[in-house]
Amino acid sequence: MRTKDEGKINRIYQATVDLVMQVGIAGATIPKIAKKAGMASGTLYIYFENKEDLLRQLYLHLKSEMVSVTFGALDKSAPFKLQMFQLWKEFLAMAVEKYPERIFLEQYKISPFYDEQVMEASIGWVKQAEDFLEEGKNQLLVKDIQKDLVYSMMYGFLNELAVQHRRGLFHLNDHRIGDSFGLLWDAIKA
Amino acid sequence: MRTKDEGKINRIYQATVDLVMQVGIAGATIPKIAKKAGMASGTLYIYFENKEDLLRQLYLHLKSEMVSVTFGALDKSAPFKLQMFQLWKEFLAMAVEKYPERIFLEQYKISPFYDEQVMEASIGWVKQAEDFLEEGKNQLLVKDIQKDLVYSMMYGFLNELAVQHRRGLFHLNDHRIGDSFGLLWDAIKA
Amino acid sequence: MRTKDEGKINRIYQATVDLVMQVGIAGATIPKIAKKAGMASGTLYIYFENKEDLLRQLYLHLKSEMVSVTFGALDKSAPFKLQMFQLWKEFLAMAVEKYPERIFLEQYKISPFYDEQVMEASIGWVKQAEDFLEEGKNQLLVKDIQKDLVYSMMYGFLNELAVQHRRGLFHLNDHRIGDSFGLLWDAIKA
Amino acid sequence: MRTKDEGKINRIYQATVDLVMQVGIAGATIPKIAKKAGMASGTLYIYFENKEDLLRQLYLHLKSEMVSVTFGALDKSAPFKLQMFQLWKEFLAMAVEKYPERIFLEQYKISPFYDEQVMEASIGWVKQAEDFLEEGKNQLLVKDIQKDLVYSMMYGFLNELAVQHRRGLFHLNDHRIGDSFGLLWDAIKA
DNA sequence: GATGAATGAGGCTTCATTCAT
DNA sequence: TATGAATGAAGCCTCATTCAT
Repeated sequence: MRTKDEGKINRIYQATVDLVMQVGIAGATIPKIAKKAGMASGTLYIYFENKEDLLRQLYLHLKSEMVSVTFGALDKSAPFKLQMFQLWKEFLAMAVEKYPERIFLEQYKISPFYDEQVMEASIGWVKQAEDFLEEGKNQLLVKDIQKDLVYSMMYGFLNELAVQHRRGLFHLNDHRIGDSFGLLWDAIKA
Repeated sequence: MRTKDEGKINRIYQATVDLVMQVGIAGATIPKIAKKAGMASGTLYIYFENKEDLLRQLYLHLKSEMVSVTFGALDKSAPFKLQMFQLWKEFLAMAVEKYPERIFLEQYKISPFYDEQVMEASIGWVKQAEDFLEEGKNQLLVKDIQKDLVYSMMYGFLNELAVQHRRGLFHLNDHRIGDSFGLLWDAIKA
Repeated sequence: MRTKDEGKINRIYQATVDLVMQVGIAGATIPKIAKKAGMASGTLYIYFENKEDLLRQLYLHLKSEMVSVTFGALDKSAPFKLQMFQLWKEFLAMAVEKYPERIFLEQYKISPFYDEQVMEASIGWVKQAEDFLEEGKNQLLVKDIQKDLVYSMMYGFLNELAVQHRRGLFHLNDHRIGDSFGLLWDAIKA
Repeated sequence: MRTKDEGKINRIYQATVDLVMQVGIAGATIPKIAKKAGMASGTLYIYFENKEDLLRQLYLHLKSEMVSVTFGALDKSAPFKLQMFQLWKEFLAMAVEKYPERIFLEQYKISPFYDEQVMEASIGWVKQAEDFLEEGKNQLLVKDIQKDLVYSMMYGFLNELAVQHRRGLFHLNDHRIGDSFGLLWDAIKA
């Protein structure tokens, strides 16, 4: 028996991400996804229970991937502020390189498919971010303030920059990376 | 002849906003909107050309309403930082009281319905915000930094707080309003 | 009490005829007819029971008008062949000048609105044509052949010329009027 | 996978033709066609792009079928007048046996669906008829007259006979076939 | 009489999903 | 496993008709 083809799942994922970027999550229909992935629509149902399942799996996959990419590259031995700068650069780089994926994540979160269950399964990211900030607090580098506020600020800022970038209104370069980090750091530094 | 009822437009708007919050913009179908608004689906087409038109009108309506509510309450004779605090409170209050409307605005912006034309018609808000920040710069209170970065930070932060609030993860009180403004002010102050 | 406005009926008739020519009988909707006639759609229902009634009345109106126009102009004292030529010219002229009306008649006849009842009410034309041909037979100028065949030939020929004319494939001039009559006369002459 | 069933196309064609005869082209809706053809309405869209496409394909199909049936049976070695009689008989037979199809063709031609493109794709018939008449002219058997007039006469006559037949007003038998051909031949003979 | 807002049935089409091959 | 034909529910929109003004 041939095993389920891992490559096919990736083609489905890629097709979905691309399509959502082009036409939004509502326009990403099964026939279109299948066509873009180069297979019959029925085949999708071999790999996923239904559309909801496909989107959920993709969401969780991307979410975990992004967390590991950004936090994974962190040099934990470096000074905190440097680590933070590193993290910020990673985030911004991701917003540029992987913005189709970001778009998908954003769209999914506000779609009818996103439910409590998925939300709970995806808090790993928040946890990592909060742990990281905790370390900053311990070193008296970060304000003693509720973590969720700091997190909201970082995440919202990042997200908006990604949106602006997608619209061609935000051009990334070293200077602007530095400036944006300046804003961020001044906000949270103790 | 029954006269065209202005109140009906508001019922349609309200129904749309509520529905988008519940099921997303993709799930807000014409039949559902009509039912929620208590009228036949055909009636919608007396007031709006089609679904796209309805969403666009609603978007522009809410956008302008929000701009005028927030900036309108501003006491222009007050010191800059105080004005800013006032603005931030207004924004947060709006995010709490009108979060269904905010959700609609966010969803619409990333939907296939949002196009260049609408974007251009809605830059009033950005203009107002940038003008306000310019004043801060002139008084040497705000960093001399690209305005769009500051704007992105404010808007993104605000947006994320609204999202958190919707999920019941963010509880607004004077203390937290003060803390969040603290983050914001430290970020941008000169 | 104002009496029903005869002029309005004519505006409705004219609008319907024009519209049917432009978009076919299926595309001639009540809202469009009303708009073209310069009145509200509800007004149509003051003058006609419903759409079916409007079309039937218009059909009967045009049919009788055409019969009286063509046969009415006939000089009954002239020699038969001359009368026939006259008639043919009248028919062709009508096909050119009133082709929107012809189109309506043709479309109506094959629409779901055309029923037995209307058919029977509109045989006046056939009767007149057959009476006329009878006279030709009596003068031994027309073949002694079933009248319906002759009628079918004349009517069908005429109709097809009208269709060709509408498509710009048939250009009417004295020469071609003469030629077509030549065909017709040779067909039926004794 | 279920293979695309060619027979299904024929069932769709047949259902459409029957329905158009019963309720006109405006009354032949997709749901009704599908029901008559014994399938779900969505299935139609596997075989045809949309309603317009279905009608166009059917038109071209019937047109070419009719041309090949009538002209195909022609014995080109026979004398011209005999060939012509043969042709006329074929036409009339077709008008009787396939009058639902004829109705469809006529209705389609005056519907909004009929456009330049379809017209050009269907001139094969006219060409064949004109070529045939040309041969008659060359043999000095047919009047030297514009071909389109002769064509219009034949086609219009035939068409009207078909209409009469549909209404039960025209009964086909050898005698009447002969008489009608007599009219036709006398009209065009040199 | 005249208006046109209001209705909801029904048309065309697409979609998620199933299942024969 | 893979295919894509088949399904019918559901979406958007228009229409004929009614009726409050």
